[in-house]
Amino acid sequence: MARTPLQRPRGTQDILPADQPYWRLMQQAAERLAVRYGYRKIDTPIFEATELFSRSAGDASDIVLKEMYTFTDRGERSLTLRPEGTAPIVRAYFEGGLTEEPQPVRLFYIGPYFRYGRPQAGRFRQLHQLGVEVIGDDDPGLDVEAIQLAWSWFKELGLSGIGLQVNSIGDEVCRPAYRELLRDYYRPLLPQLCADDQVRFERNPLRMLDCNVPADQRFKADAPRIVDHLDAACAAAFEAVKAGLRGLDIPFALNPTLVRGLDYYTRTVFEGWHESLGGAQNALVGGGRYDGLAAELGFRSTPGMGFAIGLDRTAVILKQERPGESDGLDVYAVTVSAEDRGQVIELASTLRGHGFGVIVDAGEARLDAKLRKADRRGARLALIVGPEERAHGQAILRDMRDKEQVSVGYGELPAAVGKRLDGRV
RNA sequence: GUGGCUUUAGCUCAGCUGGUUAGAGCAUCAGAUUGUGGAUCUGAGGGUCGAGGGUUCAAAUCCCUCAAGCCACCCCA
Repeated sequence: MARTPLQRPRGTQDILPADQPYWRLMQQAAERLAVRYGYRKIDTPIFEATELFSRSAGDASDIVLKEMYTFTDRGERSLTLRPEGTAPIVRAYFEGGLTEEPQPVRLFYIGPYFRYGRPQAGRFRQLHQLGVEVIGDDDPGLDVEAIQLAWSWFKELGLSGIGLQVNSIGDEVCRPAYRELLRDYYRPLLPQLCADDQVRFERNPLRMLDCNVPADQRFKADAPRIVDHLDAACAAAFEAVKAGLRGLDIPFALNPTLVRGLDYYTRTVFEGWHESLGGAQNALVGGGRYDGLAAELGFRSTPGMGFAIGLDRTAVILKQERPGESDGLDVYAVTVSAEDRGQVIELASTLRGHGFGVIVDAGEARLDAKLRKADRRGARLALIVGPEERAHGQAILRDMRDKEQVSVGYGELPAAVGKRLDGRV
């Protein structure tokens, strides 16, 4: 049981400074779009009563069966680190009285989630998601809106190569009959199927449709498709979703075998992938409608629609498609001799007072070494003060991009810096 | 959770069939007749060779256990 001391727990990650610009981009894109679409932010606790998840996701779902971080606190309560966001949001919707606001209520959230599984590239025990929920209306137009929002977010980040797939899995009215139809189809094939499918046959036959075992693929083509067995209401809703997406020029593919792992989904389900993500960890976004969830949790029956985007995986793609994003330091201020220190510190302080980002380097190193650091650190401007400059009450402002530099009096410095920085003041 | 592969400096990797003070490139820091960057050259710092145990005169190198990472499955973000 020897344990390597002091390393991060399995399946977690440090988001180091070099990666933070990408996380900032993702968060800022989310907040810009939220405003544009009228979604308001909500935060819920990192842990919840275990029952919230076991009742919503379904006792037989993998999340409940083997992926939850569950613990008992000192008051003997069973609590669980949230494995997903929808159930807590729905809980908060009722508990926080959002039922009394104009419906539907549009919400978004961003934060960490926890699932106990074997880690892999792009799959963590502490993962990060951006999610959106629209609660209180079953209008298919909201399904379209949510999917458009997810699509827009990727576009906002400048990402392409996302493939969207859409399906409808019916509701509690028409799905039971289809489920039996599927069982009838697979029953004679059962002996030939993989062990997992044997279990799924009893537990959740729909999941047999997205089995990845190569040998089982040949049976899928002839399996009955749920889109052919929707009742009138579900079929009409699905048509409306498809028409809405086409009207907005959002490209998508129909995937009749797309089902979702959580029991609470009804009607519209969708997922998005990115071509460049390797292996099985290429799902970037997933979501759907969950008209039965509120009732399942014991609240008044209320429809809802939402999705979650995986930020960890999106960050990987962002990095490879937009390398070199930096923190955008404004000014790297250096001394030439030891006597310049006081003046440089004062000038830096003044600039900070005007809102500029400034690093002071008053070290002993040579000037070229300091400028090298300014460059590596990604500073836009270098501020140089030596004995000569001080004698004239001036400082040198050097633009690190085009190497142009000017001498400016101390009093003119903030304006000169602002002018160089695209007119900022 | 199941199966497999991997683990040497911050990063990417050498290190042959076990043999003296463990190497390279990049990165970091410093210097190149001492006030101007991204190049070049020189030098320096940095490793309990994932951890623990075993075999041996001797282990980064062989054996066992554990841990972590990766790949497939499971599942999904």
